[in-house]
Amino acid sequence: MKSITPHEEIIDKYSIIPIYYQLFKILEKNILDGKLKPGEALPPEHEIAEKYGISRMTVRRAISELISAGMVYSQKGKGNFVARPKLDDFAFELVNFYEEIQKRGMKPGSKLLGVKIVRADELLAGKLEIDLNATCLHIRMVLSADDEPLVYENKYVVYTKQKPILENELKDPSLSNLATIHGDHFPIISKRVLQASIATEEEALILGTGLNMPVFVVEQTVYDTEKKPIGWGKSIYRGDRYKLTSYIGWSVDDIS
Amino acid sequence: MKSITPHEEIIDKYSIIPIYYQLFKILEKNILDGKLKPGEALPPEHEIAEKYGISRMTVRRAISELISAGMVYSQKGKGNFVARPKLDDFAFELVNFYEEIQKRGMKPGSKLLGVKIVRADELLAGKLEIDLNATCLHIRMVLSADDEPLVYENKYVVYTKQKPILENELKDPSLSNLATIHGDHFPIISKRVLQASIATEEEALILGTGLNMPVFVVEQTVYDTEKKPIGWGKSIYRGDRYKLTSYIGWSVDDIS
DNA sequence: GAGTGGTCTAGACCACGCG
DNA sequence: GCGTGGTCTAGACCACTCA
Repeated sequence: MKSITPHEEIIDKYSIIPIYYQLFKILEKNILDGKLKPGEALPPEHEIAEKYGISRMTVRRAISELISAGMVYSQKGKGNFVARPKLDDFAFELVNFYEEIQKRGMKPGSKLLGVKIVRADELLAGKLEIDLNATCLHIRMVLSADDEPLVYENKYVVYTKQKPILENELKDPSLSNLATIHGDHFPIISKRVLQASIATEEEALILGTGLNMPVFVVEQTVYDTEKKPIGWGKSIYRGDRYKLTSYIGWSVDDIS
Repeated sequence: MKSITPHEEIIDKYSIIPIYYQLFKILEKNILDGKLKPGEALPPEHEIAEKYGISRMTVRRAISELISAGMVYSQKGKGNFVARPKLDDFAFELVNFYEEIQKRGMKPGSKLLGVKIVRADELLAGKLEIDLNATCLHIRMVLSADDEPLVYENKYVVYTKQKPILENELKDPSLSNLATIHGDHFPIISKRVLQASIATEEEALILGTGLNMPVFVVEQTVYDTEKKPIGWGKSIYRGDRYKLTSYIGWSVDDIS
């Protein structure tokens, strides 16, 4: 018995469900299934309108939903394009390490402590939902400001492909970039857990601090379109140097 | 010499600036100036359209901008209403203490340690940008789960009105609520700063923990429409019990 | 200049809330 | 039943990009 294809790419103009929403779901599915890959252009609006026999304004409404979902961006005169999800921005303003440090008038730096192929131990196998002893790529690094260590990072990604480790990926060793290169799907969502803690001996040593140093511990897991974890990392931030700031509410320009 | 009224409530249909954006700014200004107060209804869409001689679709576009800015919400069949800004939600999922604790199957509780009128010391005068010795309302409380202290909070609001302290405001002792009652303007934006630290002796005592307890320190400042601080608070969260989780990226239902 | 997205119009019909 | 917002149409003109 063959099951009926679910979510056919057909719009029911007389459904209770708004047309723009049906179209939104169709386009979303195409993107998540990889039929439309990040960077690719969507068909022109008038073409979509014609294809489904609906008004261009309705098409635009659907696309504007994709835009606010962050899945699509638009370029006047060129087209609508599938976005590359940015998973390494922080909800709190920890955004871009280099920019942040430079904004404060300091010299940012990073040092690679090691890049290795390792076998998953119990903890890692659990985090990445893979078998014990599966091969993973392990990256250790320290981020610093004015040559003073601020962050200690450990990152792991599933290492299925036999791809060699390219310079390219060490220039942008963000979890989502690493996962993009080594996974079959691209990452679409990331989970972060922030804890307050006290540095372990190893962490205190690498960060060059004394004992009883308060630290932020940030765990990040990135997932692909099928909700499988494809990367996991743990970062230790010096608590005496790092503050996370956020603003909530109605905008009204800036507050210093 | 009389200066020309800036930002007149007139729309230039032939301006380079889109009509919907001009209207958005007009409505935003009316809200921030208090001509439209939280809870009040905006004029019906067709009325706005008629007033400015523009299409209703364009009015809707302007209002949809207000909605995504969180300043307006819409009720089908009733109207569009000015929203009350929610400033006590966390960017990280610290949202509502009671709900969060209950969701984890524990019994939430809160204990008032004290409500006082105090005179501003140097620190407080700086935080609230008021004069030394100005009168402030000071609230101290402890939030707990299953009778175990989890959070220690200190909150201060400017105390200009001679209003007595009502039971009402102690039932919702959120900074934005307190500030709403005692200030002239309502709060529209709040700033939070999160730090990792180690509990002071006083904090450890109140939270019932040992020394060297890692804690989150959360400072919150709420501002009114004129960007003047009207409330300030400092909360201490037990780091061994509290994690902050956030998700970033394309939605795709939930991840556990 | 051809193709694209951005804006805007002047209608239309619907479902919902309320008296 | 009336007023409201939600959706949708079939056009239109513009500014932009790129060849």
